[in-house]
Amino acid sequence: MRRSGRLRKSVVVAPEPSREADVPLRRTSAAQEAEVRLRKRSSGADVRLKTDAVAPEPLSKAEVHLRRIECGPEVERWVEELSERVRCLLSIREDISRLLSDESMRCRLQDELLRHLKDLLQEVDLKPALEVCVSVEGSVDEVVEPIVEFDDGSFLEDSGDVRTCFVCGHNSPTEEEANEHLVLKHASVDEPLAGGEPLSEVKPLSEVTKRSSRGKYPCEACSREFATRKCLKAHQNVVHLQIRRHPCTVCGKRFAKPAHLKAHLQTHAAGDAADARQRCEECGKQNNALQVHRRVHTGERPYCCTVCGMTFNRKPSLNRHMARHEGRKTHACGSCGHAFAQKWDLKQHLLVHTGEKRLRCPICDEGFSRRSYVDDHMRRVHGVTQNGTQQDKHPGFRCDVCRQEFLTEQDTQQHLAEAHPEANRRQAPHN
DNA sequence: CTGGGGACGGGGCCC
DNA sequence: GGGGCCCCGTCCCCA
Repeated sequence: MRRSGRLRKSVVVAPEPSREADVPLRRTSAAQEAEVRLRKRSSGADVRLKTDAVAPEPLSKAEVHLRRIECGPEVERWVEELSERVRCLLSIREDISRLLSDESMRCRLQDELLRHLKDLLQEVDLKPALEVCVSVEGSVDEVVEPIVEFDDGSFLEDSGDVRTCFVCGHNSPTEEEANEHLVLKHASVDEPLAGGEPLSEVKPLSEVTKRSSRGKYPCEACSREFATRKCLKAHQNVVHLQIRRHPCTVCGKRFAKPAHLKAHLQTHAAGDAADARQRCEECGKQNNALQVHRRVHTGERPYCCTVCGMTFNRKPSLNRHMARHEGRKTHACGSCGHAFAQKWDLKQHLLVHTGEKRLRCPICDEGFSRRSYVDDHMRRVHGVTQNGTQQDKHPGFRCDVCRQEFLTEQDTQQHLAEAHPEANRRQAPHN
């Protein structure tokens, strides 16, 4: 089946000077015809054009289109200014996208800044502005989008018996070969193609008139040639202006071409499948060695100590256990000479010498060297279980004035000082 | 009763 | 996939 080679739409990045030469009568005529078409479509009846009609605010796309035609140079200037601002916004958006996709830059950005950038990226939705900045070519009935693209989303131009890739100008005799070319040469490419200078802007279609000796339209940034002006413009948009309008719905990364996005989405699909393979169906945890991890749930302990008969679910655990039987204690403390079988045990032991107590009770702020000490302390002293609930046996502290209860004596003292300064005396724990 | 320390297995992660 | 590393939690004992 022949792939459709017709371009669907075009964009005016800058106003087309040729319209300045249009006579007012012709403008009015075109506007009248367009408005009649528009009203016919909306009402279904034949509507006569009112010449003194004033468009209400805000303007619809069609109304903008009509007023642009009717008002002539003034609107042309307005569209030109708007186009410039849209170009600036597009440039900023592309810069932000690139910044967010750069891991090295991401590391240097504070989380806060990153969040602001992402919010900004979402807020800067340029589509409505771009839809205003459309070409007056074609019918207002068309839905206008900013970047040239073929009907089926491909980037192949069908010019009879040959298909031209507009990214690189490569000609393929068949659709199959053309698609293969796209996948092999461009599908995995996220960066612009090498071999061309970046363009600051793309000329309007009406200005792209120079043909090469072979009758094709050459790109001014690179030496590639294209059969049509629209194809050349699309090439420049994607390759040299790096306009990427196809965002990945999974990670937000943007791509210039649907083929790129499609190839990128396949990496997500493969990643999801890999994640599913690595995820334990019992507990949902991800684990690189799932087969071994499953023994946690099955209770399988295939490794048995030949000395004491103790079993283990993993070989390293058995090896470590055997080292204990052999009395191997290779990790000695440099301060007291005490030796340990495990490096971690020595590390834990060193805290005795340093006196470091970096773990603190969240209630009374007492310091401990181990997590388990904190848990024990909270359970014993504050009656708080590991999940943070208070046990019934805990005596608690009570304010003698208002009888309000507190978890710690410290809290009770603070309450007394703030709420009952006149009775600021030490509270005893109630039993 | 409480804090502190050694011993040791469990399990995630990385090479 | 195997093995080592690291961290954690628990048990037991002592002061």
